[in-house]
Amino acid sequence: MNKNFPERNHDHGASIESALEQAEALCRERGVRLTPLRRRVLEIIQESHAPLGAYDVLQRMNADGERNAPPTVYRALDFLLKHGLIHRIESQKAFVGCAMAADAHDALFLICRDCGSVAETHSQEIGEAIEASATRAGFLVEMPVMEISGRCQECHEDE
Amino acid sequence: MNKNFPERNHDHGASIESALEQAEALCRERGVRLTPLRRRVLEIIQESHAPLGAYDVLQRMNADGERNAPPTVYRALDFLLKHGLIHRIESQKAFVGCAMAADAHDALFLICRDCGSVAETHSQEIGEAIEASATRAGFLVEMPVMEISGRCQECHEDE
DNA sequence: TTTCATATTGTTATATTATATCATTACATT
DNA sequence: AATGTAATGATATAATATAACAATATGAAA
Repeated sequence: MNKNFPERNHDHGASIESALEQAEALCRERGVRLTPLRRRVLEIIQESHAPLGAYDVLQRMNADGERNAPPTVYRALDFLLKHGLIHRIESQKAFVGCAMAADAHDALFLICRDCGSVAETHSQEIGEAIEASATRAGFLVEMPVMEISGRCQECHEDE
Repeated sequence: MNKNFPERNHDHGASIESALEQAEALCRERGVRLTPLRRRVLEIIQESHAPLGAYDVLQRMNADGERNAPPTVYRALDFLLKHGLIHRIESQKAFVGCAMAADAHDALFLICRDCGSVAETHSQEIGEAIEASATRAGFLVEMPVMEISGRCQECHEDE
């Protein structure tokens, strides 16, 4: 776990700050409140390259002796999910920050089974292909979840 | 739940039998054992149009007074998953029979949030688009999970 | 057939993930 | 300040999943 894919040595600290600012702006715009608690949860998730489970987040929140309970975390996660600020990786029961908070669509997650890293990519082509396939079946798309399990470059190079 | 999408009035009984026969053939071919227990689990899943949770399967197994425990079911599910005889719908923590047991690839699940039905479609186009997008990121695809949440024809027609 | 290695199933206990429910506090508007 | 709503706190428990070890069945080799 945790070989820091996909962007191994980027300035993570700075990108978190900017992501948090974006989140604040987005919430202000929508007239919803990014409370300290929600902000803290978002920050914890952004800080981690690998996806975090709800109880991982909880542990980090309580590292300083606080006594937050599961519902507190789950409520914050629900809020962040609802506003597209994080994604849930279903196959891992875990959460990652969203790379493009504005429109949460066409997101494709590449999940490395070796190092556990998750890369988020966006492909219009895939979005359209899915839309087409769904429409053909009379289906109205609302929330595509695309999770691709495999091996990231680093991990399948090392062989 | 359970409006029987996508194939409302097809001969379900017959298709189950044929699916079970196919499964037996496939296991024989691969030299693995579709034991009575595993076969029973597969049958239970095939019988249901909607996805079943592990404990739903367990309940049905024990309906006649048997005392199977969770590990029994999970082990059978693991076997069936491994051999592509069922799929796990991650976003629902539930299992469905696989429409094309031979090659479990390029499966796209259309999950209706109204009636809970799951339609499985296969699109080479999507498979290729994903492969392309992943390759661009240096990623080696092993297991694509595509789950599209939305509304099936029946459910969005009734408006 | 007997023996052996391995695969499968049984059993108990427990870990992990997630929610229901109700009490309390903070916030925004009048 | 008074009121309605949103957010958080706290306790309990539901739902999902696995660990660990014992017992049994199966198939291959001696």
